[in-house]
Amino acid sequence: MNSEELCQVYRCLCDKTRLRILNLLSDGALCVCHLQEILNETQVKISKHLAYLKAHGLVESERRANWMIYQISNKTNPILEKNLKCLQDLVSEDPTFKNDIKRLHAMDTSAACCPS
Amino acid sequence: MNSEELCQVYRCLCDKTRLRILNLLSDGALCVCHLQEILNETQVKISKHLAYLKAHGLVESERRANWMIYQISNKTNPILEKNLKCLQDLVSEDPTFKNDIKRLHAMDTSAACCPS
DNA sequence: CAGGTATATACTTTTAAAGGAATATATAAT
DNA sequence: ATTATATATTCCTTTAAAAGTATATACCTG
Repeated sequence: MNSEELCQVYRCLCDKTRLRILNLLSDGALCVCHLQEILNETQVKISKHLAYLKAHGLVESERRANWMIYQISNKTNPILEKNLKCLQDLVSEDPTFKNDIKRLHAMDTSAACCPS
Repeated sequence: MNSEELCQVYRCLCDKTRLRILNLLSDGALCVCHLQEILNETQVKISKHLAYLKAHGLVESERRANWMIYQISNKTNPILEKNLKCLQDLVSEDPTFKNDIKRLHAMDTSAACCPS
């Protein structure tokens, strides 16, 4: 990884909505509609932030029927990995992250869009 | 640290000039003119990026006669610390960072502005 | 094929920040 | 006091990206 790529990773991380998305995806793959529901944000907003993360290689997506399932990229990225770990450490300190995870775990995962 | 503060740290890190500055300051305190010389950038540019880093608590400054000496903030910030460590790991991979450090070590530290 | 659902894209407006030029401030030296 | 040096600030222009509205696309169902 060079300095330009490093900057780009930080640009991906410097938006609260994207941090919330990455925090949730750290727990496992999710479809757009679930992210939308947990974050309580519009479809466009979520979709565009996911597109941004995907364009820069932080997440991957896969279609399952009508749904797009997003997950943290499989390509190893030490910087991303370390910062996702930091994020997890912060979950207990930050109400937004904490609540997001709470809502994630309370979510019904029997829906058709849910990765099995 | 909450999610807003976290975003702000990443905003500080998502500019190449600022990463280069932080990389150099990780090695020890430096005055503006030395940063300017090593990075080969204009005075305004360096000064403004330092102001940005200072405004968000990542660096501190101290006047010594005509010179302003900047250093990494003493306030502990786990996210910053971990990412500075990542930066150091990347020095060997990235030509810009590597060359900056090379120029830093080749620098004459007997000048009046140099922290003793 | 028609209609519905999930998601993406295009277009527009607004905002943050980068960079340059000029100027201001602080200290030192004479 | 005047001048020089180091650094900061202001003003301006340009660019990236955020958010909203509307529309398009992809897939499924009947």
